[in-house]
Amino acid sequence: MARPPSRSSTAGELPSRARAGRVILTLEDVAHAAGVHYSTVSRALDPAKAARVNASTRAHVESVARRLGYQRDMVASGLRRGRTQTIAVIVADLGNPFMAPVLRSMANRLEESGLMSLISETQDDSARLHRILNHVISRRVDAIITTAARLGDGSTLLEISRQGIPLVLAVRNVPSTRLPACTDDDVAGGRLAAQHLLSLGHQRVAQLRGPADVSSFVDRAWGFSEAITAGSAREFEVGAGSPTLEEGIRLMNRLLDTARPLPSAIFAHNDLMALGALAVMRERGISCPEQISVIGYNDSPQVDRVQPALTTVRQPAEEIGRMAAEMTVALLESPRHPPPSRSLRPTLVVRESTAVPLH
Amino acid sequence: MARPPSRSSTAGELPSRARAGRVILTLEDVAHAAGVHYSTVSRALDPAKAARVNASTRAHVESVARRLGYQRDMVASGLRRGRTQTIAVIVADLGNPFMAPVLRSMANRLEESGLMSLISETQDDSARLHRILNHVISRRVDAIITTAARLGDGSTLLEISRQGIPLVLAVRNVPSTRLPACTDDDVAGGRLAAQHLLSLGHQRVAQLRGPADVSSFVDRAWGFSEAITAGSAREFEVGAGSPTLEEGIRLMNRLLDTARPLPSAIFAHNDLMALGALAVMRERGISCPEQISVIGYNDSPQVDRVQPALTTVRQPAEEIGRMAAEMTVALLESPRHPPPSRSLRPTLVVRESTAVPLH
DNA sequence: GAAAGTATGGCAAACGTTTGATGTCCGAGC
DNA sequence: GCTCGGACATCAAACGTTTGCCATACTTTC
Repeated sequence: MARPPSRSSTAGELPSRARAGRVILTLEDVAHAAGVHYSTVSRALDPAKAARVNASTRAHVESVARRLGYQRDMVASGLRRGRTQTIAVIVADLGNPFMAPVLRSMANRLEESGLMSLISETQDDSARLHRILNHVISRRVDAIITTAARLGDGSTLLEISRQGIPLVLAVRNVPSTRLPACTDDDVAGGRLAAQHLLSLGHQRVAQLRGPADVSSFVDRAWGFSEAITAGSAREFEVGAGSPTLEEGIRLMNRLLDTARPLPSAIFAHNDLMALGALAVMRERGISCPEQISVIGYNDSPQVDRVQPALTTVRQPAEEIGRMAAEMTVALLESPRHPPPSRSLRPTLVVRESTAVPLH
Repeated sequence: MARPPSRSSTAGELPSRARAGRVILTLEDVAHAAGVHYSTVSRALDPAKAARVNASTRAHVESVARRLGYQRDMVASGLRRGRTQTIAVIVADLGNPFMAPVLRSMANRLEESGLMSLISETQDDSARLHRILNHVISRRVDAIITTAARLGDGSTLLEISRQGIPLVLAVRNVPSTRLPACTDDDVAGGRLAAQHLLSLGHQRVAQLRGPADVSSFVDRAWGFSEAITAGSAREFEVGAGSPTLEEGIRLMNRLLDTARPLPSAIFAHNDLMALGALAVMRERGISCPEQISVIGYNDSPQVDRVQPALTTVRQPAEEIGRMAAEMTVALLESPRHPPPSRSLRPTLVVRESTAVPLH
């Protein structure tokens, strides 16, 4: 299997090139060692092009490459191909335990297609979202998945999509954009929560609402209110806030300070807010579920560990993540035919924080 | 401010080029619109090189670039410069709530230096770690920060470092490598936990240990055992497991099944394991802290919300993240002088899950 | 007013890959 | 014996930046 030595155009004596202090092997080095032209190496190492090179040459090149420890430079490859094999994943809050399973299943699915995820966090700040979008676009990511979209971000997102960058929404939708989205059916989720409370006999309820410019919370509020009205119970208004523990505390305090008579049940728009409400109640000596029932949303990891264990609406987190990744892959394969949006069914998880009202 | 039109070498009629279905503006396009050479545009837009171009030209170019919406292609820039402005951040478990503040402060600090973080998760699996390392290296990240290092990964990490890729350890150290690391002082942390239990009067204790090949857990175990022995209390052995809720449950069950008499206090190597222990105790009708005290580690978000609120050792999460980022930046600036490792002081946070033993 | 700087902008060669176009070699078919 | 076609390998031109080196033109200095 002796091969004629190649005379590569500018090859020096050194087997490789040092750059920015680090040793970098190039196709040229492998080609030199294997005695073939570097374009042959490129083809031999690319599964899609492997047919264009003789099987024995290919085996030889592969073994040489492995021996030398060659690794293709994805930056150069990205420049040439116009594809970086990277998907930007933009989330609102990394501290929200609900995101972990979403991100994990998403990353796993993307990895199956040879894609890597570039995760960043907006901290639910639109300015930050803008910065991040510019950043990842200038990094030429192949697509963007965001779980941080607010309704007000519609025009920004549409413009990006119009630039030809595949964009998929997950968890939070922005219906006006008609972008492919994979979410939980939040209207149904709100309704589930309401029906559970109604069936227990609650007549006075309130919501701790998430931001009014995020689809999930709007939908939850809508589904809930609608069902509550249909059940002819009374709903107290207490306003909206960020979906964080702190805001849950603030809203719950305000509710307890202003609503008379007190509602007998609370629907918190996510588990963090529900935990905030529970903390306030404990502090004020109000018992849950005896005096006030609390129901959360997301079934985040560990909310079954708190006292009382939280009744909550479960979103299929893994499925949302996997599905969003799936849709992204589909969009990359045929950009002309965006996959249809999916909205997955939530389920009710009854634990200890909801019960029949006292009176 | 009229400028002579440039005759760019190969400029077509089109103001820009479409690629992979997306419109991409290049330096050439901006140069054409501004009537200068594209190398001038490059310099005008690079703050470091801006001195080499006339102030008015620069202003003009900048305004044209802004008007056109030009964004530098970081892929091409990365190829040419050999720097991608990207730092790989490798964590073991995204679901560990402790990581969120670490990652956030790290990302914020990196952003200050114009760097972006590429986050991935090993799920505490060494094979996966290898895959991820190869991935990010072939993406030519400028440096790697990992919080997922196991003691057995030493040689892999050293080899990467020897390839000239700046590598910083955070949270978990691998002392044999002498790589720059930013961790919590886990020996001190273990000691704090032990001394707290001793001071309450506990004489029979046990640890729910994390993996024996992770520095943090080895150190915690060591600091704890040493102090316990010095206090001449008795320690039960129950083995080690992954630092997850599930393993906490498994170990706690085993402990309760085998240890006689039962220990009066448990030191769980992280909060998730502590939560697992609490769950087992609730299930078995063992009260905390009355019958058994439990102390955790990390002071993860929300462990003050569980019942009973968890006594724990607090690691300065934000500081670890920020400091690790800081060290990385320093390492990038002067690769010859790696910054010294730092180990930050943990503090004890006493809540409700520890108390004086019954007898 | 010539020589010697000093700004400023243009030129062109990289960076490492991918890939269409172009060989070259060989066997088969007439 | 010549052509044709197939199988491989090589050539060379991109991809969009950055940047050392020149070529101007404009200032300054004696």
